[in-house]
Amino acid sequence: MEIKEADRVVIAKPVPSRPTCSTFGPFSELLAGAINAAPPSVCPETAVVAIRPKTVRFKPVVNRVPPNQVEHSRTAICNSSDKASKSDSTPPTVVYKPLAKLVSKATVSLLANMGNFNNTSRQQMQQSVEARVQHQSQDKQNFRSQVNSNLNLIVPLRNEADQTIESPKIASQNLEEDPKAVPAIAGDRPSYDGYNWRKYGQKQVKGSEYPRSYYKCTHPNCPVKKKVERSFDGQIAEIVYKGEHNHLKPQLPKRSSSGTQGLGLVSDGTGQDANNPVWNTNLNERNEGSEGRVENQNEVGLLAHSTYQGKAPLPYEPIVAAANNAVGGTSDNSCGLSGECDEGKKGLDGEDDEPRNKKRKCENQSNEAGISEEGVQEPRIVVQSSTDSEILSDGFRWRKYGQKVVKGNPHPRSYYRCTNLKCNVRKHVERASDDPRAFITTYEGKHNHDMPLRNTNPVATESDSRAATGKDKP
DNA sequence: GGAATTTGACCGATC
DNA sequence: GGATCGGTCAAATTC
Repeated sequence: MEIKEADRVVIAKPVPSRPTCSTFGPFSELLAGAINAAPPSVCPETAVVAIRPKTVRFKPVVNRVPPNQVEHSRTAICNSSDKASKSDSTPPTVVYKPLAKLVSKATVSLLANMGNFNNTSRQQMQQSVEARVQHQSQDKQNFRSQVNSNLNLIVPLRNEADQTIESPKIASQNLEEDPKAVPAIAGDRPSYDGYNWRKYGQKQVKGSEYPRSYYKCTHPNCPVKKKVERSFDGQIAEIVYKGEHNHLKPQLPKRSSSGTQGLGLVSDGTGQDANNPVWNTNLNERNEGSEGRVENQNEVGLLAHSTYQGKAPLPYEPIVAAANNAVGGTSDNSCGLSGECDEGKKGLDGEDDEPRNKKRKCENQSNEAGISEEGVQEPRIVVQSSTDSEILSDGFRWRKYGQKVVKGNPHPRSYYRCTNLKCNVRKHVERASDDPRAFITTYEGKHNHDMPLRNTNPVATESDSRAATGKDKP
């Protein structure tokens, strides 16, 4: 299998920017090697030639891999992430989050058993929940674990609250458990936000561990952009959306029948996949009502680890935002408000995406979304400072107003202020330099107001959130 | 040959 | 006013 893996990674090509060492194994190994030790001596050229953080384009070897192999590959990947999560999950420093209280362990277990997540995710989820219970009073914060947990929790919660929304669960389940339902295994996976994205830049930003990729929505005149930070093994570390889509999510192609070779039609860039019946069903059904719902379901339910922070009209915790978006449809969904749905739908047949779909079905491995499914890793909490996003933690509402890398800590520090107008309390949150999994929160000042009322329902609607924040407008 | 991606350079904002 | 940084552009590269 490793041989297959090696083949899959097109490393034998004498392309300068790519490693030519034939001994490279799976990414997980590469990553582990990169982290733990110097490159193996069997590949001296890598020691000489600096390998730039260049995205490797994978060949669509997925198609050539037999299903059982695929399963193996996926397992390997899962294992790698599992390893990571396991190594990462040792006593996770979890922050107390009021939101978490809303979910009982039993609920999590129950929902986990419903197949919403793969085993790894379930374990992570349960571990996180357990950890949360154990560490509720800890000062150190681990947003990643937190978000991971909360994202995982919110979906089921939402499903509980809104029984009409269940496709993410199903989709996720099928995606995870039925290889045949996975259109593009390992590489050819859809962008679960359902939009088409074109990458227009990549940069290593200061304070970020991973290179940040910049994507634009390919829909004409759509201003939406997103930033994706991806870890070296391709797992998404962070996604930040910016702007609102002025169109509906591209409808999945009606040409699913043309899909051959099992994979069939594939996604475009970050690729909504047309071939996945579940995906199709999910999208098509949901598109009828609220696109935002669909999208965010996908974001939260399928991706389960990306954080949606569009031009969120409502300030609240991102996680809650994701859930709320999923329910109420906000952020990047202007359809519900603007009545552009019909018009948008007209353009949803994916016409302009067809070529891309054809082309990119071979290239999706480096794509953000594709990996996202398997890259079930802790997402970084994302707050778009430019959009007045707020987060709610420790019972108060906070608005991020800055981020900076401070001396002595390679990790950026995020600055928040209490959203209460009369309150001057600020805090900053940063990862512990000695333990990146841990977050340290430092408060400045004292709240001169009560803890804001919070919805006990984590899937609160927009109006609920507004009521809670006392803000009607951003 | 066309389209997407890569990546160095440029620009504007901020400090 | 200069330095730094994030975001974007666009030519080169890659498929």
